[in-house]
Amino acid sequence: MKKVSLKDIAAAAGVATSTVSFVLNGKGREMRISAILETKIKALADKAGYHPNRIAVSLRTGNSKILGLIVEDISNNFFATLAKVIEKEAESYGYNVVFCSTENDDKKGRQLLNILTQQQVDGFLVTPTIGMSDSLKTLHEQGYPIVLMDRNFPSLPIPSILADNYHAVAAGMQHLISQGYNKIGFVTVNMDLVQMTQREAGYRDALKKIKSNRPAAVILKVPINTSQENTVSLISKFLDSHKSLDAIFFATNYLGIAGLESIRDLTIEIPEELGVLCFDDHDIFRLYSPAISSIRQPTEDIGVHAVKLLIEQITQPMGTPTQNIPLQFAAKLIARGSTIKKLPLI
Amino acid sequence: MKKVSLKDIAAAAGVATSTVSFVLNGKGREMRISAILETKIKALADKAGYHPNRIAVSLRTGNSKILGLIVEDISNNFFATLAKVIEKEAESYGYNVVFCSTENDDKKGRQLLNILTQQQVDGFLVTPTIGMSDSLKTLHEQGYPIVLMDRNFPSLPIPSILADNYHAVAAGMQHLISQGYNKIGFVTVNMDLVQMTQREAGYRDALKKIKSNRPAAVILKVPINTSQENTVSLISKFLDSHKSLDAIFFATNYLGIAGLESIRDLTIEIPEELGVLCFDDHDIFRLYSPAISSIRQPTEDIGVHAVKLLIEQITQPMGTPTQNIPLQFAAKLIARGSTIKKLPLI
DNA sequence: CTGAAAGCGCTTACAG
DNA sequence: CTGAAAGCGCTTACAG
Repeated sequence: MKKVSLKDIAAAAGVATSTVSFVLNGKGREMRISAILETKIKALADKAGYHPNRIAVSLRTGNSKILGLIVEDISNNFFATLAKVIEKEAESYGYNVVFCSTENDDKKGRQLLNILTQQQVDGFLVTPTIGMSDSLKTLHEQGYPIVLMDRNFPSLPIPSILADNYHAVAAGMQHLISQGYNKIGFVTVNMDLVQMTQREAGYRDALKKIKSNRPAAVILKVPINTSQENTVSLISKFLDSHKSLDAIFFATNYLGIAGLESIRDLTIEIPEELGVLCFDDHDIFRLYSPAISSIRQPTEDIGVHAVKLLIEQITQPMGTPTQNIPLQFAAKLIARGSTIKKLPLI
Repeated sequence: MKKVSLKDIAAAAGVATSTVSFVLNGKGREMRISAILETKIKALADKAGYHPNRIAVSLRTGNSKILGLIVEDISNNFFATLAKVIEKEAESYGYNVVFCSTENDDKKGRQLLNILTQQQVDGFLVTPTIGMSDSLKTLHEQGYPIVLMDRNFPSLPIPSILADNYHAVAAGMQHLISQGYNKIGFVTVNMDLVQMTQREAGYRDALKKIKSNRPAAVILKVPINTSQENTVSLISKFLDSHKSLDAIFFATNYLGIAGLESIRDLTIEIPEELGVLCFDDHDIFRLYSPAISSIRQPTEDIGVHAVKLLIEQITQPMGTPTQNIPLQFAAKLIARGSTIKKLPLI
């Protein structure tokens, strides 16, 4: 556990610690350290297996080279994949990432911001809960670099990266309609954040575009943090009381997964009796029989650009103002068996 | 970004920083600071929103209160769930967790150990790759607290926590046999680590217990890090050339998921033509038609005890020897439709 | 070309 | 009861 320090190397080389520090940080040239000394010091450091103590470097320089990533739920496929992209991208900039999950709990979200602040992260990547708005505002005003992902606060000047939820849902609706579905229900979560409101708007506006026989919007809003079990039963009740629906659009993948259980329990046939489309792809959908059509989020784009934007903020001179011009990336419709209506067998 | 420091509080209170430090660390009593001063200091700290700089504390005390968690792949359900359990458990001891994934890459695994060491984590929780053995040995000899999970190195005296893979597979085989399946194939991954060898041994020994007409072991070993696509085609080929099999046991969930694709491609009927059982449960299995029987890992047990064991090592006096007596927890068989053989329709 | 010294924000023996 | 001082391991202006 005894670690080699700068001092040890300096002692071994018979020079001051500053000289070693310059050489090892590639400032030998700049400081006009002799080439011979350079080689000697580097060899010594190598042999001793020297690695700078990041904690000491952080304390001295004020940069921890750590990014704080706060997602809703790291065990959810979308966020796990996003985290993976971000980790890899951050690494390419020389940054490490600390993850944590809010579990959609405002209080926990605020705590995490505090904890990460105390750990002196250099910036935050966050999929916020509603209740984190004030804390994020304060941190942002204090000059902390922040990038929001998957959702944003229109009133805060914090940069954000989103899927183009509105147009993705619109395209999904278009697809359903082109397949002959007409009475389309929408199951969403009762969360007042932009990604969900955009999806709902995409649904409502798509309905409005139907010229003749325009159907009414039929929406179920499942309360946030409802258990899997209760979600299934809410959806079952909804389907049961809206028997006229011929297709259903789930606004998130966990709603879709719960919905598939409901549909199976009610022994409704997909896609003949009910077309099924779900926002946010999932392995399950590819494997289900029939395979479930979905809208795949641009996870890679979101992650890559979130890191890019954050690093830009970090390296910019303090106090450079940021704006909230949400960067939007197109999501992709994956049409599968669940929305290919077979011809009636008459 | 200007943070409140101890010094600021001390100045405001008109006392030395040491006094503030004592009070805020709950050592006021011990140091016999007057109750009046205590209250005053606490109030001031509160009002100023003071939080100690963890970096400075780490540097001074040598404890970062951070645990390094290295898993195979954070976007895989089993590891993500494990990470969640560990995060929560660590928090209860006052520790934070830094995650990363090896992606089954020896080199990356070793790099991660290095990076985390430089970040001065207080200990490691690791699901190691084979190639991390030497690095872990060295770290352990240097006195770093380490706990291995899901696999271990029998020759290293590092504590480990495992599912009882052997008996879990044996129980699964028992279940298949009791359902009338007899010619059972085994699909595993070509990885020379204990969790996989135990599963294979469980399979082989279960076959040996069959008294009459004992079938031979029929095993496919998919090379590690084979792409999803190629895994599917390997399994298809395997099933195709072993048409006499009446059941198949997948040794991991990603193999099972690939296997379901193969089985669907080959239009083999589950459970009539082929019984299917998979190690490591997954949402997909519950939702599949028919639902797929599986063996659920004791994720909660593994996570909770891994943290407990690690914290014990951290708080024990340096140099207390550790042993590798693997802690094993029972996995649970979840019998579903894929292994309930229907009666022949004669 | 190179070294001595200050200081990042804490904690903790030590002194009074 | 409380304060002055050292020191964790670095980096960097400053001096020579």
